[in-house]
Amino acid sequence: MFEAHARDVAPRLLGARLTANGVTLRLTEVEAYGGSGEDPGSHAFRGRGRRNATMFGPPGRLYVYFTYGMHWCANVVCGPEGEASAVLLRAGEVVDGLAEARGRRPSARNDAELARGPARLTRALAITGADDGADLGAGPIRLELPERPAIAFATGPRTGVSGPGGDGAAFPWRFWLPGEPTVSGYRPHTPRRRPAY
DNA sequence: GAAATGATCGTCT
DNA sequence: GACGATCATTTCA
Repeated sequence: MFEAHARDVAPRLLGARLTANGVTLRLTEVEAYGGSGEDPGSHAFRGRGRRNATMFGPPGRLYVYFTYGMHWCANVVCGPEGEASAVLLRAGEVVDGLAEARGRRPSARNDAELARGPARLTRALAITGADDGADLGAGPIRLELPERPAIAFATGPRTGVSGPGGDGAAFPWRFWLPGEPTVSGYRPHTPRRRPAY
């Protein structure tokens, strides 16, 4: 299953159940990233480094990285070992462990916001860098595929990917379940800060 | 409402 | 030394 390229695996993850630390999520939005040299927006584009080593390992593992000085994001490693494509888990609906998730996300105004957005998702599930490389088939963090793949899903440009030739529209590899209140939706990339004169 | 901004640090240049 | 696969909060209309 995870031997395929991330772009093919991603739509099949929609509706899957991800369980970690007492909370279970139904995935509603994911995003695919290509392998080394293939996709400028991918961490793997410039080859293997310290951070992305897990991407180059066997598929079916969790790749967790730290960003913006405070957030964790979780991916499922795909492709044959060495290809390093991966699927970013962007959003999901909490279907079990609601109380736990609410406790971890006090700022959420409603349950749909508990795991809407990649960093919120990891927070709701209490996933951190310590979980990088975890095997999703066995162990405390589990991913159960839907009995039947989602029939109706939407595709679009990726969010948050910027740079010359690396804009999100170059690879329309974002997949989501239409009509789900837990989908984070498209948000234009806002520059960190305009240089002061 | 929308938009700007601070938080905060590992990784790569 | 810059900046990011982001979020929460504040500011402005």
